[in-house]
Amino acid sequence: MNIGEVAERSGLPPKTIRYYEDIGLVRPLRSDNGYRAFRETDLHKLAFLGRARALGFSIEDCRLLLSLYEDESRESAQVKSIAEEHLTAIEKKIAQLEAMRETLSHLVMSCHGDNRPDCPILSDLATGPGDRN
Amino acid sequence: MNIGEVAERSGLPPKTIRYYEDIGLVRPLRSDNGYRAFRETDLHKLAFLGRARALGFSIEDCRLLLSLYEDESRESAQVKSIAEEHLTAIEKKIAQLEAMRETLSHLVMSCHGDNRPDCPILSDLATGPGDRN
DNA sequence: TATGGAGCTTCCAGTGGGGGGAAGGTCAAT
DNA sequence: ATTGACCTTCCCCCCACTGGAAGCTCCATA
Repeated sequence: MNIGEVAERSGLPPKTIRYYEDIGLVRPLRSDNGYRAFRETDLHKLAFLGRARALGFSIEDCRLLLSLYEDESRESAQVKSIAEEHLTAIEKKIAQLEAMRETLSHLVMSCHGDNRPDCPILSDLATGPGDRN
Repeated sequence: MNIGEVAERSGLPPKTIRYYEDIGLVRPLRSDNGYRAFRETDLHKLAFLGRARALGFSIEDCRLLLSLYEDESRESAQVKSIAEEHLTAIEKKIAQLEAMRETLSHLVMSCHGDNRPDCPILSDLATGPGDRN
């Protein structure tokens, strides 16, 4: 398989696939013409990576997950631990974003948004929360 | 004021302040010894930037917001529009993260996490959702 | 057989928003 | 005079790609 077909079947852009080879996540063979020659196992790995990335795992987490996937003697606790840590990080990120949303939505609602210059959003940014001068 | 005092009073690291000067967000004067000489207005701008960044606005949004803040003839609708767009982006990001959290938490709960190798997390990554082989 | 276009290769640079650290100048107190 | 804290510029590093240039190869068509 050439990279184009792998890209289509894995859903990953060719650039990303080359990058994944660069950093050692996949090791496709090479044809005589210098083209990358992907096996089904390479495609499978790339699809694995695509799904792991879609769940927000970092590249290094993906590398670990992939090696655990290929390790017959893995312990599921290792996998679960990585996933739990990532889940915690996601929840933390959500909490941060929700705090921003909270503040921002209040500010947006309190701004009349017309042609006049007074704006509680700018006032808040200028002097900090709770001050409306 | 030297950069250290401004850093302390604005809450921004010196590195960040230098970077903000680099990209033209602040323009402190220079003392004879080559040190940056910040005025109160510079400090005020930096604090403004710090609060805007804490609300997740991009640097370019911050640049716009700052120029609106300094523009006496602004219309609050311009500010509100930037804030609304950013709020929408935040909500979109939250939705993405919540989808990840949903999937991940199910996977984590379904993994026994012991010394055995079978792991529904890896199975899901290997074959896609809904397949447990 | 020539040609054209699609697909492949490598390499370099840039993204956003800074952070780390080196090499060197300056200031204030001892 | 020396120390140590502070300041300066400079360049590289992070993440996970993405865009683009220059130059291959392959295949179909005229």
